Amino acid sequence: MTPGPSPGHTAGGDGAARPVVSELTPSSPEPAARRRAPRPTLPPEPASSLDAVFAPVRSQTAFEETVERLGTAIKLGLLPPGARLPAERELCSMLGIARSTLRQALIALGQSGHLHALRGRGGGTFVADSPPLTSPPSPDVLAHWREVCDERMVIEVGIAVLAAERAQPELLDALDRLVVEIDGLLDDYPSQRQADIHLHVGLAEATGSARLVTALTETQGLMSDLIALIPHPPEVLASSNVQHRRLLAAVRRHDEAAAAREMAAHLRGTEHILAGFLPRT
Amino acid sequence: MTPGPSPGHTAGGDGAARPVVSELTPSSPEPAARRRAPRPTLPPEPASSLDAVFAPVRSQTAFEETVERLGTAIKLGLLPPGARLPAERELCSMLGIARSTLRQALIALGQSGHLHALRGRGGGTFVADSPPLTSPPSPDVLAHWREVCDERMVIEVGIAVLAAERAQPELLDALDRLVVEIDGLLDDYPSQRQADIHLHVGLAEATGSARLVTALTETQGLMSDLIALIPHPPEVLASSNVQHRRLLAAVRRHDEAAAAREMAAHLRGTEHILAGFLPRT
DNA sequence: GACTGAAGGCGCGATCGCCAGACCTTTGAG
DNA sequence: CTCAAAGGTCTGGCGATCGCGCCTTCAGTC
Repeated sequence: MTPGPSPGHTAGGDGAARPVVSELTPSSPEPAARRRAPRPTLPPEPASSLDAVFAPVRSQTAFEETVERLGTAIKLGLLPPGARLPAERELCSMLGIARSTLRQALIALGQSGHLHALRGRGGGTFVADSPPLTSPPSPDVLAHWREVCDERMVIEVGIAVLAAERAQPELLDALDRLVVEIDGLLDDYPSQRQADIHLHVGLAEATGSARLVTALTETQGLMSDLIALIPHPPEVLASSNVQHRRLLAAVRRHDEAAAAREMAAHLRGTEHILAGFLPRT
Repeated sequence: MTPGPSPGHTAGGDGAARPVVSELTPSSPEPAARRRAPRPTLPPEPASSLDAVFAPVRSQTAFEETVERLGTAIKLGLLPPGARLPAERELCSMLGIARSTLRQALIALGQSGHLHALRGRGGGTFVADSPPLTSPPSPDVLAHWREVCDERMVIEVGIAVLAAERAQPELLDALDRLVVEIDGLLDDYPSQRQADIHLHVGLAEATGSARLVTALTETQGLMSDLIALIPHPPEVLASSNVQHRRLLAAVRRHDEAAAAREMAAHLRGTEHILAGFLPRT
């Protein structure tokens, strides 16, 4: 995260730890007096919101983002094995990129075993029958796994609250069925994991906000690689599913506070297990 | 959001509204049978997570992202009027971009009145004394303002929960003082707004997660442009601050559920007012 | 058995954003 | 007066992306 050892920070207020508020008023007095005020180099402040402002600009390329999006969708099971993607000429216009760029991504995903293509009429690009459902987590994610967990926590808890506000009985019925299904899959971890993801994604869909679904799938993609590193004894999976039930019950009775609490407890379980296997904070 | 009128969707499972789970198991039966199965073009499904997968790749340029980051920081008051930015040569290395690219952004922000530069020794790039604290919301944001609110709700509620978990008394004391300060600014809306933002950002910082601070400032930037469109009578501001107190109290006693409820109620207030001024959903 | 249309598999040249410098100009501090 | 620190300017080059045309494969269809 580039701690930025540079001592030269100057922006950020006039000294006190408290964020500047009193000096915010537009049309402040002393119009010219400020111009060449000493404004000495400040002592290094404790990590603050300015670190976020001056953090590196990431600027992912279209190619990278495409690989990530499709790869994540496959890993999460949103694109199930055997599913056929839209034709290249159509997909590239959906994604708003050139076909050559899209092809780079498809080729990369083909080489990594996620996709395979069939030529000729009736052909297309298909999700592999048994795509690699997990990839080694990037060193960056590993190093900041706590922040990844935090982000997941925030998004999922928020979604739980929003879902509790807008609970649609029919949709919750479907999610309840998923919970029952999960109970029958406690000894088949891969399937169980996929169903678990579908449950959480379903809750996000229940909010009716596409941006939230996107945000959730992104963090789920990161978490998946981490979760794959740890063991999942059936007892843990069972108790996790008990939490699912409580969560859905809270959502169904529109109890936002309880939904938040249940979701937080649910995710904290995973976090604790991760903490046991990923040494340094 | 390009609803994608194309009827050709094929990916996404084998029919039922329920997300595919049963067919997810790797090494499923019928290994070759699937190869050229009919797999007819599916009927258009209800909006689902696949819309997120195939949504356009945005791929912001480094220039755009830089303008947005610095501009938002200024609008939110994270970079207060008169503050001096790091020198260009230093800043561009912090941001991980070329100086020429950074300059484009600085020039753009100079032309829009957010920044002004002084040459010579002791010079630098400074936040304008009275920068434009609001810009007209982009038509895209206006069209999807509900989703923007949803995202804000999710992030802020999640942050409230996480902050409640990790509440640090000293930091909460500082936030309490901010609340008191806000009470004295009920008739000075711009200052009050800035202090409000600092309060929310401070809560995000209390979580200790840089990514969350970033996420919050981003959505705050979008919300600011919307909030600027509506009136803010002192009574509303006062009651809003009462909610602040309740929120901080819940955080202080580590009551996650209450924190989530208070934050949700707090944001819902703004949302209702917005709904009254922004016609169509 | 030939034909056709829908799909993936190429290969170009043009463009654009971005980078990496070197160099100039201004101006306060010492 | 000198100098160092800052912003202002220019140039060349590179890589990602675009847009487009053409080829190859191959299940249906006639």
